[in-house]
Amino acid sequence: MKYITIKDIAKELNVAVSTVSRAFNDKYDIKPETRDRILKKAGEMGYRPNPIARKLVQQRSFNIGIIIPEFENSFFPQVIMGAQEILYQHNYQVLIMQSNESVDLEIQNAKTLVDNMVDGLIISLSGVGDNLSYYKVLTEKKMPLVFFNRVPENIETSNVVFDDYKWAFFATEHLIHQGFKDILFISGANELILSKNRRRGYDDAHKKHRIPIGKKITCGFSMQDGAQIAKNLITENTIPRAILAANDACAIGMIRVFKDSGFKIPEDIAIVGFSETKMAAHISPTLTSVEQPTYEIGKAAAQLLLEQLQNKGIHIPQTIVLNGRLNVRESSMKV
Amino acid sequence: MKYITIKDIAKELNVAVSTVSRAFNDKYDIKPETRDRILKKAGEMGYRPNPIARKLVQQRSFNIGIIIPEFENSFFPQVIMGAQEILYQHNYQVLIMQSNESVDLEIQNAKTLVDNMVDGLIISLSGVGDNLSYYKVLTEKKMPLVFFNRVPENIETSNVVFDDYKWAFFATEHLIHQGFKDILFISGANELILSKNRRRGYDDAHKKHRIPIGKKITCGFSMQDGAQIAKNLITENTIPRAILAANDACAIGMIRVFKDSGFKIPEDIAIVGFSETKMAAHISPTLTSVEQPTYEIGKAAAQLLLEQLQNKGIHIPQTIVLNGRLNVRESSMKV
DNA sequence: AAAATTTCCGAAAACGTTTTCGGAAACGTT
DNA sequence: AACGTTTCCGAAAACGTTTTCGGAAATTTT
Repeated sequence: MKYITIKDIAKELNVAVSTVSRAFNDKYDIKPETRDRILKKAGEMGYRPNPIARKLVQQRSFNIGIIIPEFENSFFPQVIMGAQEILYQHNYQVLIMQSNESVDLEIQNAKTLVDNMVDGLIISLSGVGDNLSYYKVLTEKKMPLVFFNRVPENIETSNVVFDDYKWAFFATEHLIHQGFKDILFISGANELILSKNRRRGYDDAHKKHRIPIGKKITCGFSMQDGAQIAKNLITENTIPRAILAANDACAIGMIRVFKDSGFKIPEDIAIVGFSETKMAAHISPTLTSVEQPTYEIGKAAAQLLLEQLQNKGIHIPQTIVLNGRLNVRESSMKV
Repeated sequence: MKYITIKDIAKELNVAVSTVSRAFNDKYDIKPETRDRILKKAGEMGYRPNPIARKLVQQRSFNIGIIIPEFENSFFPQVIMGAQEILYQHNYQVLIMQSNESVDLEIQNAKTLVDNMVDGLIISLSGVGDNLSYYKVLTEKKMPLVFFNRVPENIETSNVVFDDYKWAFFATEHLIHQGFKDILFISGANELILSKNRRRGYDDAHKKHRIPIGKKITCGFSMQDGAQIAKNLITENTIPRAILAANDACAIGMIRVFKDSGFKIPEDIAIVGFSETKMAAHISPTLTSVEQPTYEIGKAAAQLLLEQLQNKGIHIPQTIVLNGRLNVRESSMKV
């Protein structure tokens, strides 16, 4: 690929490269007339500024990196769309990388993006490990950082989270109201704050209604993970009356296994998902699920990042807690 | 952010920057001993090469751009994972951009990636318009390009496609075998080759079985698009006995509307999806769908791109046609 | 009309690398 | 011991921009 450069234009018009540069950046020491002449010529020649060179000299890129654990569920893509909307408005480009639920790959992704001089990073953790110490280094170096959904503890930076405590509480209470007492709790990875918060919500709902707290199992966020847990439950013959699942994918995986084994949902086992996906309203039975405002999460994260980018010096870490709602459907109804 | 550079290391060790550079690139005119000394020091200082600077001088980036129309359906994410697997093995990083089904945004994305000196581009079209002429320019400039799934006509470059003709034929034939004669065909945007191929497959299946060819409707690839079409059919009272949908999302959107209006699937209306999503096996009724080898599509696209990158000079456009299969489930069964 | 100010632009350095060229030092050959 | 090779490394140019500095030209002020 042969790229047309500022030099080509300069030569063509017999001006200095600095003048051409000025024409594009519209700093105010160029005669409007020459600016137009240059812009016109540049247009004719099909010139496009080289962002690589610009990054090198300006030490900034107008790029924002977004790192997500996976994008097979529509949750993260939707968050990204929200973030993009805001960032595009402020002339930032968005580079997306996915870590495939691997902490190592996540670190690698983060480093790649930093090497490429992104101006800031929006991250959802794939897990908890070495990555945190790297993020600490980054915050010390004043790299603007915003976490969302799966956020770290003990790092002084901005977060966008869902009120997992509250909605786990409500979801559990909903099941209790339906008359179910033996409720199994399926949580995501234990180190994640969101898991801890949901656990508290689950526990507190039991306490409020004076019901002995049920069993808890740790599980991943995929359909396969859910299916595996369901199989285990069946072989161990420890099937609960109701289940609060880690997310919709997990719930759906469980439902399939249960149905295949002849159990009826919700007659034999009631189930509630989390982070409502599009599937929830379409599967059979329709799935009760806690809905998260995905788009808003992305927007909020982008806005927090923009704030950090604007007040370069001082940055007061903020945590935005977003609200959700419980969509009650067939899968959790008393019969 | 303060970055540690090659100069810092050079100063620290009293060597020239070129020597440090050599240590990293392991061109063979450096003494192993000094190389190790430099590498050790660099490690201690936490140095990481700046890819921006490298890109500028080498005029290549070891980055590959992938442009997709959307990523709410898991189809494109899966393709990306396949491509990533291959590209990572060859030390390429992957930059993902999504066009939100907009041709304009797609062009913008492509230009951004080109400006950022990606070494090649893997693209699925959001539509057909000005983008094609830009891609023609790119091929003339020898930018390695591979299209997949939604590919352009009349551009001399490599493609990875699904055998849409064959599988639309089989899907239609399946419906005919079930005894349905009045089969509605829902196609994606008309300009897309895949739509044309599927149309031919649909037509030929009718011809083979001497059945008059049914009605065709053009539709988008989203759940909403499907829902809208279904509503129209109901108000116009032109409901067919069977439907071959543009994709699973579209099919699911239709099914919901039909069910809400009291129709039974498949008793009243049979339906077949396309590009099997994870939902197909979990919705009610389970959805018959043509399964595409998403992961393989990504891998194949990556491999075609690597070939172009390796034989820089000559490039013989190739088209890889991948095979699929029809997963027959409840939604298309005769009762 | 001279002086002071402003407007505009060119030259050159800088960003962090790679790469080419040449030369010093070390080695091998006669 | 003189020469030819090879090994290793430093100096400097290059990539395409932005930015600083200074100065010429144009304009305003006296």
